[in-house]
Amino acid sequence: MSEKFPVYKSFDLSKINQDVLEKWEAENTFEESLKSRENNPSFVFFEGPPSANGMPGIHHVMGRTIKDIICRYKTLQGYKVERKAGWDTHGLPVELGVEKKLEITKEDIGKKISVDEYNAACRAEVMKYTKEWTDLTHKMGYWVNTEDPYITYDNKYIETLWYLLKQLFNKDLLYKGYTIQPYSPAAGTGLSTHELNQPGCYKDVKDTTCVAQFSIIKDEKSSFLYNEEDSDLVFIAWTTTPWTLPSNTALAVGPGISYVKVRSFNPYTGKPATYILAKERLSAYFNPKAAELSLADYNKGDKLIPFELVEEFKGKDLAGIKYEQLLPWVKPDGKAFEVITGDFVTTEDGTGIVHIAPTFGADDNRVAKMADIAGLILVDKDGNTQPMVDKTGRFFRLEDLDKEFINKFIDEEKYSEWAGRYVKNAYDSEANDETPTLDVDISVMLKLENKAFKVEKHVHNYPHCWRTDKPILYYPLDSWFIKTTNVKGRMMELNNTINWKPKSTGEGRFGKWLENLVDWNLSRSRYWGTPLPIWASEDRSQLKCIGSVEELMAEINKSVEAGFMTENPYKEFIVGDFSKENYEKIDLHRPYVDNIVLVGENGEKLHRELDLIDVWFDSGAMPYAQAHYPFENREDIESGKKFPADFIAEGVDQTRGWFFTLHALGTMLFDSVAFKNIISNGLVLDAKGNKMSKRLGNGIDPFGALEKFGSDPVRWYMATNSQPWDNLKFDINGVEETRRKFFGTLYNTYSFFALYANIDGFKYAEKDIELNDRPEIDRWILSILNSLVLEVKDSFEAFEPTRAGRAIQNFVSENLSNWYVRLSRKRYWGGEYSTDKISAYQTLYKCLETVSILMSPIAPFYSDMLFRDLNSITNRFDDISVHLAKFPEADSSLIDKELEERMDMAQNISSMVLGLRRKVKLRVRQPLSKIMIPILDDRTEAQIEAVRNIILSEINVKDIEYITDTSGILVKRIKPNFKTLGPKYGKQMKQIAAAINGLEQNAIVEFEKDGKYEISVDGESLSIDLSDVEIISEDIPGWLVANEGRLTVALDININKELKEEGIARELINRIQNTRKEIDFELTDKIHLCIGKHDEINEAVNNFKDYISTQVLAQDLSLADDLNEENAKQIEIDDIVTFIKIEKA
RNA sequence: AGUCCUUUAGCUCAGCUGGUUAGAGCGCUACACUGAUAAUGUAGAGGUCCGCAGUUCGAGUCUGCGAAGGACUACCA
Repeated sequence: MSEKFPVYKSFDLSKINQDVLEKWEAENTFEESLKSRENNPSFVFFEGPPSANGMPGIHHVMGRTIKDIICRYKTLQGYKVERKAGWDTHGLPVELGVEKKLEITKEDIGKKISVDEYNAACRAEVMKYTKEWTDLTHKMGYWVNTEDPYITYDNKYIETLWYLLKQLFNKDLLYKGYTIQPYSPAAGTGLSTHELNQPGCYKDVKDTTCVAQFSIIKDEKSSFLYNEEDSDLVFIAWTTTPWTLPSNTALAVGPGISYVKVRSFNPYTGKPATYILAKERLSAYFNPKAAELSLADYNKGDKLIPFELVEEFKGKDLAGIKYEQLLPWVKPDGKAFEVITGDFVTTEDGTGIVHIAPTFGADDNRVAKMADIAGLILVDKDGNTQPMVDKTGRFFRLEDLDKEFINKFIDEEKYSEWAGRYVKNAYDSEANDETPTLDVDISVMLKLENKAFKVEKHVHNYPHCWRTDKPILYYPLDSWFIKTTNVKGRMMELNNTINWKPKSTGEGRFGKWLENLVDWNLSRSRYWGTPLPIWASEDRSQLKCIGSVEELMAEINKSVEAGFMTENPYKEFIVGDFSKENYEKIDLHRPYVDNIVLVGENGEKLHRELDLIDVWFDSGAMPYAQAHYPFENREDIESGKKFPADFIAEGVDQTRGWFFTLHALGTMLFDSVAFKNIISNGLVLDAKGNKMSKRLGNGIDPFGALEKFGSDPVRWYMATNSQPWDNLKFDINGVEETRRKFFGTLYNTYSFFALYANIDGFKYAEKDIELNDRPEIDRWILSILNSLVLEVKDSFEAFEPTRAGRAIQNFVSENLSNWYVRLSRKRYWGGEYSTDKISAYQTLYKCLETVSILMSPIAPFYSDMLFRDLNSITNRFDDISVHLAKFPEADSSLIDKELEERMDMAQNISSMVLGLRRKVKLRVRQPLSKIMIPILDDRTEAQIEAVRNIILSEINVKDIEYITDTSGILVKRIKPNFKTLGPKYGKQMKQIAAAINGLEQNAIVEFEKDGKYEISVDGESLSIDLSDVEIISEDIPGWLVANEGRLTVALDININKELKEEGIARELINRIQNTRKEIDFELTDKIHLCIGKHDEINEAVNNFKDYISTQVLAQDLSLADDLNEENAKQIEIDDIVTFIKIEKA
């Protein structure tokens, strides 16, 4: 092993990244970090499964950085932190990818391609980018076990899901219902509410909307509406989906809403009509400017259409009135075309009369059922009842319908023109931008038939399928639900015990979502997913839910006995053998499970419900399924060793996704939270604050960024630039800045240390120098360092890595590099290997060592190299990697707040004096005799006195003089202390402040002497004491003065002969050092020095001969007059020109 | 339409429980330093703290009403 601290020619974090990775691999560092904590308490972490059928993006680096930081920190704290990777493998994205690749549609499955082949294709497709993901994981230093990941399509995984589903089934939390649901014709499946809650699903779309006229039928019920002057009497109702108008079977009004009858004209046909609509909506449809016009003066085409208000009714008076079917294509089977009342009707938009199509709206369906109104139902050729739109999103074609039904209910002439039309062009693969939409065509037809009152484009927010990006339909479907509403209260209670970062996501976004919880729609009518393990008899009187392969085997055997199945397809499977091989003998996917027929209690055949389950169930069940619970690891889950999680983290977009399903299943199955602490991180935006998207091409390639900078700066930038939950505006320049500002500075500090430590052979072999024997500045940085350890620990404990990173960064660049090292430089070079020098080395070493551990969760690569480089020489740690080390304990006895405060003062004073020097153009190399500081109390003087030497050497001044006299030399300034005065005097503050500010010099002096002062405000005399004001000495007339806050400093700028000479000596040293360096002398090379004679410097050289010699390591120094360009180097000091000659001794 | 978040210097962000001169880094300009040197330091310019109203002696900070951007929710005709 080398004897010297390694120093590098260039500082290349990308290279370091690779080198450290190789070390980790060779040394199995990750495994070691677990093994070394084997018997320690565990910190449970759940990894949310990404889907490997898409490339990872820069935002994944963000999320994983946060996870990794916390897990690494907890490891440092001694916890065993197991991290099992996972893959989300089922579901729509995969299927759609396969369909695109094979150029098939859902309809082709089972025809052009077998389900078996199709699933095989899915299985291959889903792991498409596994390599890239693993590569990214590896390169960014995200420690997670990718060797043995959980995979949701795995039979063992599915078996746990079945077990859990059976638990829910037994608890009566699983039911089947026929409801109107979001349905994606493009994807061919219903969607759950949390799928609609994926980001970007709701989009603004411009649709053609239509206000249709429904002609009222005059009968007993409606007669009260009529009087002789009325023309055609119609209801008007608005819809944003005109294609649902043929399915209209009712109109809804608000029972308490006021409606009016208005005589006017149809704007398109000019025909007179009498309209009924909500009173509040009148002005939206009838221009108030036309109110004064007479009906008689109206001509067709007039811009302003006159109208006349006739009567007013309540909504409930209108209930039961009948109207003519708007589009009599299909006759409904049952009561229809009646006005009903609905509490959901508002007058916010539309006409206050709502068009009801029970087959295409959830509300519609509900109120229609209550009022016993039929929906518009067709019967297909298989004899099933259907809504007017088929599953591909078009009006049913006649050939797909039942012949008898057509004869009985359909007006073939009218309907045939529309049959087969897609209700949205998005579903029609042959449609283009020119293709007229069904909405438009229907609206135009209604216009021509005098049935449309207003047709216009309208922008509204409409949900889209999260994968196909096409609009969804609300569509009647038969689905299995989980009764999450049953446990709503408990979920809310448990949620209150979760530590959310940020809090508002938990309380607001998630909490509010729970308040409005609806049942979880579990069904998906697809092929690639976890099959629902429920078998039902034909009449559905018998249901059997299977909870394990063992159980399924037993049931199959019964079925074989009963003769329903010829043989058991899973007969190779050995019950109780949990080996991988055994589970690979079977496949629990479709179509295999579909072929299984079971036996009911009364010997009837049971067939599997064809549905798959929502993939979010897969991921929400991962805490249990990854452990193959309860078949294996039962104890670990139930004892709390592997459940619930102490910590999870994902994007805030998972609030209603993974976070919800985890929480729901935890609550329902174990009456427990699934996670105790959670960070939900925000989005990663581009530098301008726009969302990154493929379309805009503004995405950042994570591989490129990691390759170029190494992952440390990327991770550090992400962690420190903004809080995880705020959106991050990712600016690659920021990464570069982080590299330079933080890592560059840290490396510089290390290499400074290494440079001198190597010269002196420092190996931390000596015992620690006693604190009392260390100089002020060492004690100061140690105090700050220990404060830092506390702060970093608190921040990590609070799941706030941003705070931790910022604190470390500030310490390194401000305290350590800019102040400690800069001021201590001289202690390292030259001179004896004294106690002071050892103290300097030990102190700096300790800082670097501690920082390497503190920063390691965020920047795992460079920190490890720094740690190893340091430790390789000193062997202070047995651990070969920083990631195996223990988090440092803060030593509070080293924290000295007074010391920190006075160092602060030293910095202020120095900076003020340097400012003054600049003002009068006196360079720092020119020594000055003294500064003067007015002192208000003894404590301040003692504080400054303690850092006296630091100040003096920093500003190159010989002495500090304290001025305490009150004789009037000092000009004082007095300021009111609002904090103490405010509460005492309240409203009188303004006048008091004015009075105090107005005090004369002598009054201030008097005040200071007496300790109190009487001022009069509003004729009232008030006594103010010293604590109510702040007095500072602001100026010393005749001196060069600066002040900042309470500190005032004066600088004596008189230069006597000796100072002048010393200044010259310093200038000479500077030139000589520069020259030494120019000619590449080693730091330790001794020299012979010769300086050209010059009247202005001769005396200085002679008087400061020793000083100069020591500084530049000259063995001898002489003045000569035979130096010239030929044999020496010309130098200039202001306007003095002379020569120096340097030779190696 | 509702809920939540954000809004402070050209840019990225601090600013604790209200206290009177609002900070840092980057960038820009100028200067200094020069054995940490492909570093470093110091200073300057640059702010109606999104707007309005209120509470208060005092508001970047608290309250209300708005605005802009973002996320999320909704059965919305």
